[in-house]
Parts: sequence; structure tokens; C-alpha cells
Amino acid sequence: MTSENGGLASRMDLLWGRRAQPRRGPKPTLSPERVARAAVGVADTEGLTAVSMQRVAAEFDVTAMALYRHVPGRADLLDLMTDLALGEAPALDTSGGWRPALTDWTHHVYEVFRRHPWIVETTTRVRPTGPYELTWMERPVAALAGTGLTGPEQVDAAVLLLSHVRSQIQYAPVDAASRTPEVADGLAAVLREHADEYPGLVRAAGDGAFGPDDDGGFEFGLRCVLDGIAAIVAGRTGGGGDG
Amino acid sequence: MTSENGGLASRMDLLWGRRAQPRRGPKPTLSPERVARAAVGVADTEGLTAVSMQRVAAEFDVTAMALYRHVPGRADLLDLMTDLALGEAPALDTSGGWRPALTDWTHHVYEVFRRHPWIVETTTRVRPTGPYELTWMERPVAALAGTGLTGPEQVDAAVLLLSHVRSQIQYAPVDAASRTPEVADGLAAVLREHADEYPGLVRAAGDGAFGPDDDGGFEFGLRCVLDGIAAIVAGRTGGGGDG
DNA sequence: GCAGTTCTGTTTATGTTATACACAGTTCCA
DNA sequence: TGGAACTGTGTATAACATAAACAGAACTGC
Repeated sequence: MTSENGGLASRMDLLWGRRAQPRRGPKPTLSPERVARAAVGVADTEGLTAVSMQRVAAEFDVTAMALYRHVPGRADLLDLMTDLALGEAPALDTSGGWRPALTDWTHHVYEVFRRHPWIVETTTRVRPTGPYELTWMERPVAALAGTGLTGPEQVDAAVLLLSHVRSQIQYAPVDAASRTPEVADGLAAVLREHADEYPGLVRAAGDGAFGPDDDGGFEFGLRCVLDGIAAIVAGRTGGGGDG
Repeated sequence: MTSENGGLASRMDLLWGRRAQPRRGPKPTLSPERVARAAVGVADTEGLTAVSMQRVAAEFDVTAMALYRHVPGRADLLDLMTDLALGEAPALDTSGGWRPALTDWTHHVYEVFRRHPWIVETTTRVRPTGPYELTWMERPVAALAGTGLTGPEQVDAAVLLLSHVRSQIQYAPVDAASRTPEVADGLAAVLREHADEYPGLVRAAGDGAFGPDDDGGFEFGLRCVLDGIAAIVAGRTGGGGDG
């Protein structure tokens, strides 16, 4: 009664390595890890839409059905890919206090997402959390211990930074990799056409917003959030919260 | 050379109402707007995965192919749905300064996303911006005029708040609507099992994080970002930036 | 008022996808 | 030395987006 066959619990099991080891039968050429690793390679080079069971199977010169001996389905494969691509979070140097630690962490997250931008999409679903992904949450929460923030607030702060990175990554590949100025150009044209309806945006665009030199606000957002955390921490500890 | 047939430019055209009005032929029973409105209804009640051309066509008792007379394809339909569901952003009362205005705006965004949680998914793609969506960006940027923030920074601030709302919505429906404690329970079990690897998270969980009473940090994140903006604004204007 | 044009919705067909099911060969254990 | 267990395959199905050709409707110019 705890879980149906396709439920999240079973997806959790595979992710956390809870599976029986086979004792007989032919040596398998594949494994969940190998399948997931191949899928990550495909996603990195050809995008997530290219990750079909057939495409991944082709990496091993086997049929698509062969994969089903190792992963229950595509959803589970995406879960595995996500955790595998994230990898274990690096340790944080907390000797300088929470702020530089969280700054480093955010940059680390950014780099991982930049290497695997499709993670934004795989994590935009209801899905189980993997062991590596949890290490990424562990680090900032540990770094915020002793700041006066409650446990839930520490998690909230980490999630907030994470969501900032996600939104930054989402727009980055358009400008950087594909070099598709279509969107920006179309937006510029539209703003010119409807200048009276969007006066604020027209002004901002004149200031460089949406333009080729707009960095997307990664550093601005990071500073914003950290300043905000600092303000709250200062309120809790009486001003000594920045170290 | 500006745009292929399936490019973003054409998707922009439909979104902004740039299409020729037919003068002859049978009265159409459908229109892009009617199709999109039906699709929104399906997505609201059955989720975005239920939004297939067939399912939407069934709402009008026509075949799936009939829709292609009005929308170029599914991608364009999702664009239209998104803009339609967002609707025009409400005006903001800026008489109290930028902070209450942005607070109201963020709550408005939250409500719209709550009504149409699938927007999180439709907006996690490279896609053109619609006229309604632009009104949602216009409001906070206009509210931040005169704070000393540059135009791009005003946009960055709005995007930061938006990304916070998006991440909040993404987890909300799991707990609220579906009442699926599977994920949370699975996480609790895993944390118990690997307590030594995630000490910070275990402590936070003991504090109530991930639990049923954890509100997800909407207000915390909002306060964080606004405090951060205030700190930056104060630095720019010499301390008088909160009004 | 009528012929031609244009437009709508349908029919039919294609290619892609995930994945169920039964089978053949392989390896280990009793 | 035989099952039993296990792997990969062949075949089949159902859902999906969408292309192409067509039938009927309605307007426009004559």
C-alpha cells in the first residue's frame, strides 16, 4: 500500500541504490549507472530532447528495450541522470563565515548547471531527491548553522539561491551557445512598436537591459539575496551575524 | 534569412496578433484565442501533459488537424496559453514606495502561478515573450524607477522575485493538491538512514524543515530579496531609498 | 446569380515515441 | 546436468505531432 509500481517511492529506490544484486544469468553489459552516464553524454551534446530510449541504447549498440532491464522507464532515467550530473557537492570553506561560503556554493552550482543546462528541465518536475543532490543542499544549510536562522529558514535561503541560479541558466544558453539574437531582436522590435504601453521597459532597454551586454543579473541577484540574508541574520543575532 | 518557418520570429507573430484576417471561406468555429483558452482549461484541470492536440480539439468536437488551421503547432499553442493565462498584470500602487509595490506584485504573480501551475513548465523553454507577459515585467520595473538602480538592475530584481515565485510554485502543488507525502516521507526515511552524511539537513529537519508545517519559504524569500534590494538602493541613494 | 477563389475542417498517412510481452540464448546453482 | 534466473531481442501497441490531399462552404467579381 505504500507505493504502486510506478510511484515515486520506487524511483527513490533506484536512485539510492536499493536494488538486488543478480546472482545468475549472463553478465550484463549495462547497468543503471552506465545507462545514465551515456544519457548524460547525449543530453550534454544534443540536448535533453535527444535523450530517447532509442538514442541512449544506440550508445551501447543495443535495442531500446535492453535499457528496461536496468532502468524502469524514462522518468527514472532522468532522475538518475540528474543526480549523476550534479555529482557530489564540493566542501565549503566556512572559516570566513557564511557569506563567502554561500558565495562559493552559488558559483559552484552555477558551474554545474552550466555544464548540464538540461538539469533545469529535469528538475522542473515532481521527482525524488538523489544522494548527490542532497549533498548540494547539505553544504549551505551547514554553513548557515549558528547564524540565528531556523533550520527551515536555512533551507529556504539555499533554495532561494538555487532558484536564482536556475533562472540565470535558463536564459544563458540562448545568448551564449546558440547565438540566437532572434528573441532579443524580436523583443526590441516589439518594445519599439509598443513603446507607450511599456515605458518602464523601454527606459530600461535604453539603459542596456535585454541588450547584448546585459549579463543577466547573476551577480546582482546573488548580492541581493546575500544582503537580504545578512539583514535578517543581523536582526536575529544583534548585528554580529556576518561571520 | 531573418527567420525560418518554424523559428521564434513566427511564434512571436501569432503571439502579438500579427496575422491576416480572412475575407472569404466558411465561418471558422475556432480561433487562436479560443483554442488557447480551451487548452488552458485542459491544463488547469488535467495538467499540462493532458494538453495534446487531440485533447484540445475534443473540447470543440473537431479533429486534431483542425487546430492547425489556427495555430502553427503545439509549441505556439503553449506560448499562447502562457500569455493568455498570465493575463494583463494589475496596476501597482506605488504611492507607498517601491517596497510595498513589489510586495504586492510578487503576491499577484504567486496567485497567477497558483491558478495555473503548469506555467512553470511552459516557461522553462526558449520561447518568445507575449504582450501580457511583458505587462508583468513592466510593473516592477516602473516601480523601481528613481531608486538609483540602473535599468538592467531593475529588470534583474524583477526576474529574481519571479524566479523565487516559480520555485515556490514548483513544490507547492505536491503538498497541497495531490497530498502526496511520498516524497517528504521518502526524504525523511533517507535522512534517518544517512544521518551522518547530512548532519545539517537532519538538524534542519528536526527544526521542521521538509515537514508538513514547512511553508516553503515564500515570505522568507520575499523578505530576503526585498531587504537585499533595499540594501543596494540605500547604497546608491545615500540611505533614503525605501520610499 | 453564378463561377472561381479562398478558406475551413476532415481523411488519410507517416514517423517518432514509450513500453508491454513473449522468446532465445547464457550463466550459475543445486 | 538440469532447471532457474537473468539478459538482450523481436514484435506489437498505443499515443503523439504533423504533412498532404480533399470536400464543402462562403465570399467576390462579373
